[in-house]
Amino acid sequence: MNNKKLQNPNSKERILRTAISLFARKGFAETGMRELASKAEVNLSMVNYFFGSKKGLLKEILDDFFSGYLAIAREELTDPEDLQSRLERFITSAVNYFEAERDSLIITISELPHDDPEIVEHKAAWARQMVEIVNQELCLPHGEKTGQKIPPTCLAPMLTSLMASRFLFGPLMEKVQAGSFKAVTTEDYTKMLVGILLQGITGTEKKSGERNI
Amino acid sequence: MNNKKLQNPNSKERILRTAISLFARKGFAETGMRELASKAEVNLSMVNYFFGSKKGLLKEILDDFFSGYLAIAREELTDPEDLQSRLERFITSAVNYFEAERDSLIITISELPHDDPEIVEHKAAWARQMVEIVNQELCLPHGEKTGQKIPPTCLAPMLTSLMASRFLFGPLMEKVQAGSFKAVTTEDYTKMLVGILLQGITGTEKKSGERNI
DNA sequence: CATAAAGTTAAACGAACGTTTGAACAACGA
DNA sequence: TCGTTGTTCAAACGTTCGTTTAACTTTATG
Repeated sequence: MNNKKLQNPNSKERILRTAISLFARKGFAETGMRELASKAEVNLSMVNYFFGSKKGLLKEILDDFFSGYLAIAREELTDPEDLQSRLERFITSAVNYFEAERDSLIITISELPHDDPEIVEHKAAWARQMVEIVNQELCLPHGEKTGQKIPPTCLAPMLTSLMASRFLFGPLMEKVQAGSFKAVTTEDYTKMLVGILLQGITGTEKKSGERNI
Repeated sequence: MNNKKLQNPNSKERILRTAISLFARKGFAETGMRELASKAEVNLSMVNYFFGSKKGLLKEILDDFFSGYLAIAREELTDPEDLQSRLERFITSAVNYFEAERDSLIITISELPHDDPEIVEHKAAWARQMVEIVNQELCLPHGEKTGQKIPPTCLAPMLTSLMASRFLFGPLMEKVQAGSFKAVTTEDYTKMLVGILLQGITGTEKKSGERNI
C-alpha cells in the first residue's frame, strides 16, 4: 500500500501537533474535542476518524514519546563502555530529547498516576522495557562494583524524574521568577545532573579527598 | 465564633479525604462531583456548600500539602548546622511527609503544568516561598563553599522531583513488577537519596564505611 | 470514464458535567 | 415559644462532553 502519501499529511499531523500542545498545557481531560478540532482547523469528526477516539490519540502520543525515550536508553546504555561514561551519555541524550519533546514529556509524566486501566497498562508495557534496560545496564553492573542493590523499579523513576524536573517545573518556575528557565541552559543543566549523580551535590570538582560542608 | 465544634466534622472531612483519594487516582478533571459526593456519602450540594466550588476544594488540598512541605523546609533547612546534615534531615522529613500525604503529593505535582491561571498563581505563591528558602539555606552557602552556582529555581524542582519519584511512579511500577514498591522501604529510599546527593551514585563507599544493601 | 477508497463535512445523539435553587431539618440561645 | 444558624436534601438549571451518522467531495486506480 502506498498510503504513505495517499492521505493528506496536513490534517492528521495538525491534529497530533495541536493535541500535544493542548494536552501538555491544559491536561488531557480538560481539553475538549471541539477546541482541539477548531485549533487544528479540522472538522470535529476527523479526530475519531484518524485516531478512533480521544484516548486513541493520547495513546499515539505516549507511544511516540516512549519509543524515542526507549531507543535512547538502548543506544546509550547498552555499550561496552564503563558505567560512568554510559550514564553521562544517556543523560545528555535523554535531556536533549526531553527538551525537543517537552510537551510530550509533560503529558507522559503528568498523566501517569491516573488509573484508566487501558492507559496504565499501555504505559506499563513501555515502562517494563525501560526497567529491564536499566536493570541490565545500570543496576547489575553497579551492584557488582559497589555491592549496593538499587532496584531498577526505584532507579528508573529517579533518573527520569530528575532529568524531567527542569521541564515539568519550568512553567511554574517561570511564574516564580521570570526568565529563570533560560538562566540555565540545557547544556549546563545536563552537566549539573551528571556532576550530582557521579560525585554528589557537594563535591563536583573532586572525586575523593576531604569533605567539609 | 464557636463554629469549630458547631459543624459536623464528618461531612466536610469526608469530602476532603474522598477528594484527595479520587483526585490522586483519577485526576482532578476526570473526577465528577456526583461520584465524589456518593463516595463521600454526602449530598451533591455539600461540596459547593463547604468549598464554594470544585476548584476551591482543589485549592484547599494544595494549601494543606504545600504548607506542610514548606514547614518542613523551614524547620530542617534553617539551622546553623552544616549543609550536609541539614540536607539529610530535610530529605528524611520530606520523604516521610510525602509518604504520609502521598495522594496530596500526587495531586500537587501531577496537576502542575495545567495552565488554569487561578490555580497556577496559587501554586506559584507557595513555590516562591520554597524557592526562597532553598536559595538562602542551600544555594547561597553551597555557592560560597564550592564556587558553583545552582539556581534555586533549578535545585528546588530537582530535589522535589527526586524525593517524589518513588510515590509518583509507585503505582506504575507496581504494574511493571508487583511488590516492587514494598521491596524498598521508605527508610532505605531515604538513605539512597542522601547517599546519591552527597556522594554520587558511584561512590558511596567513602565517608561512611558501613553501607550495605 | 467508472469505481472504490480516502478524506471531509454538518448535524445530531444521549450522557454527564458543575452549579444553583428553595425548602426542610436539627440544634441552639433568647 | 420563636427565630436564628448551620446543615442536608431532591430537583432542576443550562452547558458541554465524546461519539456517531449519513451524505458529500476528493483522490487514486484499473
